[in-house]
Amino acid sequence: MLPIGTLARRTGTKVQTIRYYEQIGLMPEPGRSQGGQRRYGDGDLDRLAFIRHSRQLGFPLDAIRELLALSDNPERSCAEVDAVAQKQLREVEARLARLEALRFELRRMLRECDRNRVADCRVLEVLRDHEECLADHDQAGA
Amino acid sequence: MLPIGTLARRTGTKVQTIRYYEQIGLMPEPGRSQGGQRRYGDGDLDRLAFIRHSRQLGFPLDAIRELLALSDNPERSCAEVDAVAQKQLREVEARLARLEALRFELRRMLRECDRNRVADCRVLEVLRDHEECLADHDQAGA
DNA sequence: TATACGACCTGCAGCAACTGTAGCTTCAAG
DNA sequence: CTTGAAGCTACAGTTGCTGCAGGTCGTATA
Repeated sequence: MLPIGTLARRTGTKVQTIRYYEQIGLMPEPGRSQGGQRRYGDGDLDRLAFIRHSRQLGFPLDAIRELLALSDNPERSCAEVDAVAQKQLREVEARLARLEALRFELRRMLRECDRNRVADCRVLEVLRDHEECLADHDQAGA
Repeated sequence: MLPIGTLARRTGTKVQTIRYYEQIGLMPEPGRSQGGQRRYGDGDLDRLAFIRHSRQLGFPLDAIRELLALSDNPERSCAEVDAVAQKQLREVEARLARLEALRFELRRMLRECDRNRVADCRVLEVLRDHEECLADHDQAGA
């Protein structure tokens, strides 16, 4: 039985993050030592590794929750699993498209600036006037 | 003098967002009507447009604060402005690289899955076992 | 002039997904 | 038996907003 720190080290997770996952019901409440400290088994290790790896691939926690639930029915079709992954792929592709537009605009701004006075700075001019943009970049945070 | 709703409409910002910017000191405290409602001038409009456009290009609020401060010294060199934009560009490029790796892995997962039972699902297998990944994707949220 | 109704006000809670802190207790090695 | 690392709970903070509740203001119309 592993204490939380060992589980954290083995999965590359912070201790607080594991406790957070327990709090939101993504990890089950583990057993406890006499003194009240959490003790984990191999099932917990696998589950946490699954969660962390899914996070690394960008799946939001709700999607991971769904994937974990689906993986409990081994005989069912995996169409729903694929749908979750497809959705994640589409989201990644949308973010990529947006970031490529941003990269384009940032590069152009910087290329056009001849590094003189702030008063003539192309970067600031572009930021001041949206019309100077070629790309259409709508939502931030992508 | 514009009320807050008009300023919001003209800049594509939500009213609450403008009040939030005021709260964190990104927008100045505007004048008020007799009844205590905010009234804005053209300077405020320009400043907010600058902020919104910078946000659309992905600049964090702290960077925007810095850009606004720099643009108050028109005679200085714009090297610092360029540095802020360069940093933003590098961050966008880093995120792009990471998202491309994610896209690759998600596509591969989905391509290999032959859509049978959950028990044999390639997608779930890959998520369970990090070793199956070709790409190295380290931090999430990129 | 009365009234209706949208726009505005403050203050606070909530989102995602953690991360950090304070102040305490437990575990295990020496 | 002591010591120091590791664990405990509870809560605040991060980023950049967004939404809500419960009240006030502004103005167009009857």
